[in-house]
Amino acid sequence: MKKAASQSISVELTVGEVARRSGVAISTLHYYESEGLISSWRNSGNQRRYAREVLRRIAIIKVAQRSGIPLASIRKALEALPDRRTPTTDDWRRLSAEWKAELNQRIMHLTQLRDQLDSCIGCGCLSLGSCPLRNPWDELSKLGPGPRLLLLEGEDQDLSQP
Amino acid sequence: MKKAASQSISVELTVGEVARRSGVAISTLHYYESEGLISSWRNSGNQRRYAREVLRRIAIIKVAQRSGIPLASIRKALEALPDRRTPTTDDWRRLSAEWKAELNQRIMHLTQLRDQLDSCIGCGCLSLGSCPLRNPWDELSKLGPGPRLLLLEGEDQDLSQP
DNA sequence: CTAAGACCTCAAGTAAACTTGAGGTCAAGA
DNA sequence: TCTTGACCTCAAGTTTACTTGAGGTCTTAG
Repeated sequence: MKKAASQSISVELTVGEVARRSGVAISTLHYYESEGLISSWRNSGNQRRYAREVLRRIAIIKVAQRSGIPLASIRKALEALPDRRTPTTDDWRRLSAEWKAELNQRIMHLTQLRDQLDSCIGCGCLSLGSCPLRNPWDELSKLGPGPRLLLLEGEDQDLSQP
Repeated sequence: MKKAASQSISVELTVGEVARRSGVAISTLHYYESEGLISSWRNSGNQRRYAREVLRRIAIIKVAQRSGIPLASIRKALEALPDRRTPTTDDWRRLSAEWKAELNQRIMHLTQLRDQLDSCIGCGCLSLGSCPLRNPWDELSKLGPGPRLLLLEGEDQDLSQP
């Protein structure tokens, strides 16, 4: 198998190898390390050396990022793992479940927006007070204060009464 | 009707009124104007005055932004409209159709990612070479060059052969 | 041994989308 | 009239996620 070939190199990876294999730039690896997302040790000549597990970690980071999760959140999630341990299957299960929830939220939002957009195409309702786009986010989530009302046109908000 | 009340104020809006009614900060309005997203004229004392239509324009900007479309694209789309004209129903139809397409793409991506995440939860496949997350984006869209392969772990890419 | 290529650090730059601040003008009510 | 409060401009700061560059060290193949 090919495993022999890879193991014949070394058990630790240089930054260049990690970059090549993970597809992220070396500068990005430096950056991730400075942000505490990955870690490495140094060889006698002060060069970084990585455990192969770093590839999995980077993969996870990328997956999360791809779904729009900011690095800070990713770091927090990974931080929750004991020490600098590489995520196990169990960790992964938890993380992916959490991220899946975030993903679902995102998808729902976009879907609702699209559907509203859909129902507006060609109806000319944009100029009508009853347009669902009039205040979609308020409709969608009657949560807390959030951003203010956003009227499209027409009658004014009472805010502006004299 | 309430229209009387609103017209008793003025047909033109001050920056503060626009901010209050649209829910965006004054500084943001300045910014949007500097970026060519909205426009205004000045009164005798050099203060901005806006047509009420600006509210619709801002609403459109917000809708687009909410779906993740960058300001630059929004500006381009709005620029395509004759001069500083406020979008008509027809324009709106076109714009929303375009944005809807973008939205759909986004939704599709996230959905696929979520489903893959789903299929991975609890299967421990993350450590296996056959994991669909191994290289999801490559699976999903066999388009052009894009970013490099991103292996999760295990055997190496041939790139790194000696 | 030596030269090329891989690494290192640290500072600064980039892009997007705004916000903040300083310093000054304008308008409206008591 | 005077004093707030609303505006104005322009420059600089903020955040996120990196990239670029300068100047210097390590490693490795020939």
